[in-house]
Amino acid sequence: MSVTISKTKDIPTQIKNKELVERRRRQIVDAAVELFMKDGFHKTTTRQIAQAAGISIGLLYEYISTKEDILYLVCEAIHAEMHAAVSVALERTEQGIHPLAVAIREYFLVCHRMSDHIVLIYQEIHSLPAKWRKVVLENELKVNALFSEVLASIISRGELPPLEARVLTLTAHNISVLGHMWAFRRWMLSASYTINEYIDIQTDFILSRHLCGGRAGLWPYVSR
Amino acid sequence: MSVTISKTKDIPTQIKNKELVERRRRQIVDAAVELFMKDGFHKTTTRQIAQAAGISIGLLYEYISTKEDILYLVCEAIHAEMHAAVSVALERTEQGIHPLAVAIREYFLVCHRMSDHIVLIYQEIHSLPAKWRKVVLENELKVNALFSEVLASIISRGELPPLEARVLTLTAHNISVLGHMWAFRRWMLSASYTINEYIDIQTDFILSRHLCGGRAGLWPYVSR
DNA sequence: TAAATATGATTGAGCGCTCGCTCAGTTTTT
DNA sequence: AAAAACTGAGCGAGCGCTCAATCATATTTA
Repeated sequence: MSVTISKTKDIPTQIKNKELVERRRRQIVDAAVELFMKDGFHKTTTRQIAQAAGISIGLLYEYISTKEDILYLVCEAIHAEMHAAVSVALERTEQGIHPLAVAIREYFLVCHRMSDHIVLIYQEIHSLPAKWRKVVLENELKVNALFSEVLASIISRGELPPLEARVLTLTAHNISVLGHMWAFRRWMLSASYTINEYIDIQTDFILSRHLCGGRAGLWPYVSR
Repeated sequence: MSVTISKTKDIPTQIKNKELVERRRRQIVDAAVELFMKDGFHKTTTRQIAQAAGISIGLLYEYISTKEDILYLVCEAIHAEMHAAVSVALERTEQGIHPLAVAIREYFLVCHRMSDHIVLIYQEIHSLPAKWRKVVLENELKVNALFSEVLASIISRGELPPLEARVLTLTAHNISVLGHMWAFRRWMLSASYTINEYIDIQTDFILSRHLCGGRAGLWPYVSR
């Protein structure tokens, strides 16, 4: 799966031609994504990346300055693609019988398509320098925010009962993570469920929380 | 947090004395867990591990034969501790107002205590040789199975309405992963929620699925 | 009982190799 | 002919792992 780079990056380069930087970095990122998914960040050598990108190691280091730079570019590119895909997907929430069900379906399908990329980020984020790790994690939150907005919008249209803000936020996290779960447990889940079955069951799981009037009325369940 | 080794391992050693192997390997694993959590597997050197364990590198290699062996021992130890803790925790499901709520609470508290270990496994499992990765992933499934059993038992006692087998299995996965979510999003979630608040909201989320009579009756939500 | 011997545990200097990165030099573009 | 883009041989640091030597303790011998 090819991956797009969002903006001119804060990573320095020796090359003057901006478009060239854009093009070469896309080559580098596309090559690196494949290799990282196959062997992981640490087992992949810069020489391999350069070769797969079709340039020399010397030239590679004109476009980045450390190997970690490449990982950062990769994470950014993946998040850009995730964010774009989810944004597009969530615009369709007007169709269908229940808008939240549509949102979940579209989002889960994005997770399905990009599952290798999602797993890659889970696995390699700790190899990033702390400064960039923070940036990548905050990007993750932006995808989450998309969900919070959709939830809020659905509620404001009266199609879901109101929720406390913190319950709403956590619901967004849950949807987000249950999507990721398909990615990193796919090797096991896909033996028992197709992606559509998975979506159906999980949609039921998430929606019933809201469609039967909030709390089940047994609160608190446990005395502490 | 100290970690226990379950059984005599299938990893070869040059040392004859069995108890010594057990003791030394515990030293090695304890040291490695700390270092791996701090710096990750690849950035940690075998020399560091030996030093932290209080032995020489030479001796280290009398007890294991590759660096990956150490990671395998670490993963096994963590899973043994998780499995033990969850088993103990799930035995208390007779108390409380709703047994599933108790199970969720106890399990989430285990995830809370062991969150660094859980994150470690998510991050480093791909550094294991394929053969052992499979073993570790299957151990993960065993924890899941504990949950399926508890669910089935609660249902058989009539305290939850019956579920299709595959819905039940997926519910076990969901509980399991929502526990993990606290571990790998703790840096962010703990700013808004205490572990108890998290447990309360998530319990509500999970239980309402079952306490309002299964499907919300709007099926299917989307026409395909 | 003391010395001699054998066995297992332990040490750490160092080998061999890999990999990130550089830079002197070449080719291409303007 | 100057600037920009590009090449790849090679440097040097670091790492996993080994092995000859040493130490500790049990066992045998005199």
